[in-house]
Amino acid sequence: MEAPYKRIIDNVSRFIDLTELEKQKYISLLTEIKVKRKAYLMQAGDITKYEYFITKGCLKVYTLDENGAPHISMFAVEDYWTGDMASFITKQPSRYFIKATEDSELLGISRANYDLLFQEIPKFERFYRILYQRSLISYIKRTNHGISLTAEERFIEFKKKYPKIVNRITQKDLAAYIGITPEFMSKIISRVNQM
Amino acid sequence: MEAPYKRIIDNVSRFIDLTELEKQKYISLLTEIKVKRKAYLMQAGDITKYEYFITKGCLKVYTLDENGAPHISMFAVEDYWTGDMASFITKQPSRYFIKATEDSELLGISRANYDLLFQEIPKFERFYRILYQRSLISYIKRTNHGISLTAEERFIEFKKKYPKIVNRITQKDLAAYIGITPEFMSKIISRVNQM
DNA sequence: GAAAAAAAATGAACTAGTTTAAGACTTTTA
DNA sequence: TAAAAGTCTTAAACTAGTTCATTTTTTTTC
Repeated sequence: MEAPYKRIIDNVSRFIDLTELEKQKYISLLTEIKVKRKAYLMQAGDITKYEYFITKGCLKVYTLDENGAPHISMFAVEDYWTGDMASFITKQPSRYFIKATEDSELLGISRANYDLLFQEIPKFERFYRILYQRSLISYIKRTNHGISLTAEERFIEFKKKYPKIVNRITQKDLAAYIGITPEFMSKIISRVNQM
Repeated sequence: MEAPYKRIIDNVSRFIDLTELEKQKYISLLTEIKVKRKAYLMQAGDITKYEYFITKGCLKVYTLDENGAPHISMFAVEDYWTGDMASFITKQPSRYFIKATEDSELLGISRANYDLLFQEIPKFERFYRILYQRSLISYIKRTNHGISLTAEERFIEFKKKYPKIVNRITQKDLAAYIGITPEFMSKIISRVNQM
């Protein structure tokens, strides 16, 4: 099996066991996607066509607020699932942009194939039940944890939790993730570095 | 069927169809719980025993930060699901308190029965897949929406979205939900009222 | 229904983070 | 490899929200 498919099968196999036949079936429902650095996987206004699994690279998922300021909700790297679930499920236009910060490779599942998947291999209800449950847990933990911290503390936590990602992204993007201006991010970094 | 059971069956029936037998089986796995105003359903340090469905009343779900300040993550009223999923799933001590703000009635499912449910009626994988998916969507929407708003704007949004809940809770609890001090909440309310 | 407890209001002094602006440094592109 | 574009730094003036302290109002409890 090709490396990217092995990667996604390993990911799914964390929660459910698949027969060889089921693996083949699942793989047949996926689409290979490549996206160059600085290219958009999707833009606000689009109706999301796919849910994505990253096999290589790094992308940022963000919205623009009324003032045009970006808010990054996640950096998606190898083995992450991403997309805009709200738009994917409701078929309404998204408010998100997904932009590659490095040349990236992904596997996508279309909405039609996602629905088909549950019919063909009902076990996937369980896979997604557990995946969403875990996403919910870590999402709640993340937002709740950040709530009473200062920007400096949130930055220190991010560095501790994602040491590899810090070095792959710009300070500006980091600011948009932490939720502060690039200027203040710069101030924090020089403050933290001289400790 | 008794009213509270009808309520939960209606809720489940939004996403899956159950036979009479399955309904009976499901109901047999639930526990009826009553909790008086100001009593705790659970406290930080507890390992969560149940996931809850509210059939009557109102509860607040909150944590205390390092400074002892409360942060309310939700007000749970009739037809809401609540609990601490992280603790329920991982069997680790919770960092949440759930306290009734009115005399309340709930249906709980224990961890053992939750696991059993998936064996006995696999359709529930689908129910929870969809429930968690929707929770994730609305959770992401909520946090992302609030991100660039001032406290005053968040308060106005809350009033618009939950007009009934506003009148059931104290200003202090509202402040702990919006994410500001009670003093500033008071200031905002008098400002908004004289507009 | 009086006393105690909790919630709400008000105001002054304070702080974390923003805004604006300008210069220095890096990366991208032709 | 030079020019253009984008990123980072620094600093001064500003603002949304906090803290602390006191008084008034409402709710709870016996």
